[in-house]
Amino acid sequence: MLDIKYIRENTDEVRRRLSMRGVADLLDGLLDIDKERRALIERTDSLKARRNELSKLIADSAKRGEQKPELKDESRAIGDEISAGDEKLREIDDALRQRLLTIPNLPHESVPSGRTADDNVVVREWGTAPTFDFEPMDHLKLAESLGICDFPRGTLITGSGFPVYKGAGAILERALINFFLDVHRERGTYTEVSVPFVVNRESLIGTGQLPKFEEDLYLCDKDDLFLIPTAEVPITNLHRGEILSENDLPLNYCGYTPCFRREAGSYGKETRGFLRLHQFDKVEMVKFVRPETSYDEHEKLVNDATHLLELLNVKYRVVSLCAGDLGFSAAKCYDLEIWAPVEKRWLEVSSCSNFESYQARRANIRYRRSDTGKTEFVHTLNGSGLATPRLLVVLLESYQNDDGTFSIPPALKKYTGFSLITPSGVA
RNA sequence: GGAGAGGUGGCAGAGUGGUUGAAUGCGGCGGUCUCGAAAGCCGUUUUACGUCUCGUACGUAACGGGGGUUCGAAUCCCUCCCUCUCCGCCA
Repeated sequence: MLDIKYIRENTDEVRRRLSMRGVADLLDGLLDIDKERRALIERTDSLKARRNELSKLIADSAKRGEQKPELKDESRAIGDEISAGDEKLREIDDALRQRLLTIPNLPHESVPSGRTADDNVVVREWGTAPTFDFEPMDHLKLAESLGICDFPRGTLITGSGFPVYKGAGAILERALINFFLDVHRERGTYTEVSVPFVVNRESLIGTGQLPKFEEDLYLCDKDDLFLIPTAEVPITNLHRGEILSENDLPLNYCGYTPCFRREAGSYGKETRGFLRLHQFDKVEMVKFVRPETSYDEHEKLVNDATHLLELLNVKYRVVSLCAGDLGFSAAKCYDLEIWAPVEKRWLEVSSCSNFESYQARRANIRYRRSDTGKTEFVHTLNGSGLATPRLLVVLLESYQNDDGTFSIPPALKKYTGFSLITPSGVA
């Protein structure tokens, strides 16, 4: 959520930066509501001041045994006016808040301008693509022949987009999760958390998925709870409504959760295989930091994610999303894309965002500055580190052998306990 | 699911209608004392909104949420939510 005061005092700048996303019209009429709200507060507050004054006079009179019906009459009349004003104010507050909740974050100055993914900027690239002196299989064919996943049975028990991993495939997938978590822990900067996979509305408003994107979420209607689309939601909301101490910052968490996404509106696009799923596993990193450090922390976050890819020797590139492609809550975002050598294209495997104070304001997460003693909103960041399905695609394609077997990447061997998957088993 | 109890400041815990934003204790911060420290002592210690004369200014609001009674509500009434205890069921 943007700060209404900031919008009021920097209207032109806010309009310009929102127009980078093509949504400057969201500001129309907003300041009129704000103006009306402040005028109303001024009026009701002075009425309340008068009522407090009268109450005091009545109390004093009563102590002397005097009755003051004329004071009571005036106070009663004011009370009616206050009730009406408060009711109107509540309506205006709601209207203003609803408006503010649907305005996306302002793109940071370093974000490339542009409207679509074509305008994203590649920041850097790492690694070399594997080459094959044989005819490589695509990942689906390979996975099928190795018998490590079973999409039809996933469809049987739930529907399309719900994968079943089997045998060595299930072990490999679990190995990835443990590998991610262990590396984060061994580097010593993240506290691992295990959090609920189901969250309430407040949590989703805090991180920005609600009220705008309810259609993308699975809802447990009976309890009005949602399956999480990412661990970002429960982990960021760990500190909702808190005032943290400056000494606590930065707070870094990582955690594994499955992620549930309805992917409404994307039917027909990559509905087969691992590329677009309704459920997938992901390890997420979340940071709560002092505002002046958030862009440094953002770079660190990206490095923590790419470190995993380097350990797996996967060719990747870091892409800075342009303003038009930026997620709703993000001020800046790097996507990590990995190269699928058979598919011959880049696959997004991580998204690392700096939300600045946008989520913190929505979720009311503050910290107390030790120098001034004042409270201020923290900056929040998060990034996948990493999501498993698309990484599995690239690993399958990259580490396949000419005899139709699959070599476990060296970094994962201690997690799988075997180093080769063959159609007939593991070795 | 059944029965009961309770939700007050960072924590503990008073407060049943009139300067109670809220006693007291703990914790925190500052000072005093000391070579230094502890103890003791003294002081201090919420947040949000609004206004302007932009100030350690003034006003308003907040004792789980919402509503009601009243001139006036932490205090009375209704309602919702949550927590705890016991029972049942289950992992």
